[in-house]
Amino acid sequence: MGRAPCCDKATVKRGPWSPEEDAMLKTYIEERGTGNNWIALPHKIGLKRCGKSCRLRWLNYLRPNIKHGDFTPEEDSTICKLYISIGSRWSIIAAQLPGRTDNDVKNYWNTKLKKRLLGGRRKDSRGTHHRQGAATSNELENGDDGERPLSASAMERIQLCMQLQEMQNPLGVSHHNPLQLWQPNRQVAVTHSNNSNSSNSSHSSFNVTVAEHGQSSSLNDQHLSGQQLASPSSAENSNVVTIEAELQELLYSGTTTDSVVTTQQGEVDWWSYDQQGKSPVNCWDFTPETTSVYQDYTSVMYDM
DNA sequence: AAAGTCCCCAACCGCTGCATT
DNA sequence: TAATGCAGCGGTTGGGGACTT
Repeated sequence: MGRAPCCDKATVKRGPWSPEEDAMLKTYIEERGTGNNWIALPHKIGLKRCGKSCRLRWLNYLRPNIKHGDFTPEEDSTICKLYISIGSRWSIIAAQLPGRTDNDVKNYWNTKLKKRLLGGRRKDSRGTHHRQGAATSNELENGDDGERPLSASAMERIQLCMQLQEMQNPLGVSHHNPLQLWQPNRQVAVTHSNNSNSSNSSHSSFNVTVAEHGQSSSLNDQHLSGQQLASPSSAENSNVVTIEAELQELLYSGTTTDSVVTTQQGEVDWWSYDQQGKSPVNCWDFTPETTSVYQDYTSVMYDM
């Protein structure tokens, strides 16, 4: 059985909002609130708009303390790190950026950051340009053992992961074929839960527990372990960089800086969000097919 | 200056989860 | 328990300004 439409599409106005409409909506909500019923709101105000449209207009443009304009490098970094961690869950990412809306962050990622990170070129150590290490989406999808279709978000996150790996270990034996990340025998402890206390997301939730770091980081056994990353002395002999520095290079073509990664020794620092989506808690919130990849590279790359 | 193309972003669409009946 | 309605979310679209030819 289909659902009745929330409004009469033939009579509601669509398209850009006029200043008069903005003023009517803003004034009403500031004086009386939304009444927790967006569908009824336009009728009360006298607006010929769909309730969903009113909600969107208020949340994305009219409500107080909305920040418009350029994103700061700190915001760029936050978006990138969270996107790598949790994917395209824009409401959660936006919650970490005061004044930014999920729509803003989504648009900014799709139009600016994604291109800078995944579509750009950078110089290698010999000063020559080359395409980034990741394969194209088609290449990934049509790989020899690539039976599993992946979301665009997962693809992008793998690509970004591989770029970061390449920067860490440009001459090493890192996994240039991302499909190798999807070995079916990779062991990850995943317990499903209808995770009402971990996120306000509509996605299914999975708590990931990593008991033994050594068992969980097979991807990078050959070059780095969590303990090595945590060791200041290792930084003297390797090109270990922080996730922040790597992102800075990808974003702004800056120069990477050797520094100490502060990963907790021997531990993988999984985190997710509390009920309000604000505070990190000790679990991940991934789909099962994406879990192992993030475990692999997150365990090596950084603590979040 | 005009036409074509690209890019950004506000707004819409449709799905999901939750609350209510 | 099932049906229904709503809020919230992420994906997508298209208008219009900016840029290029």
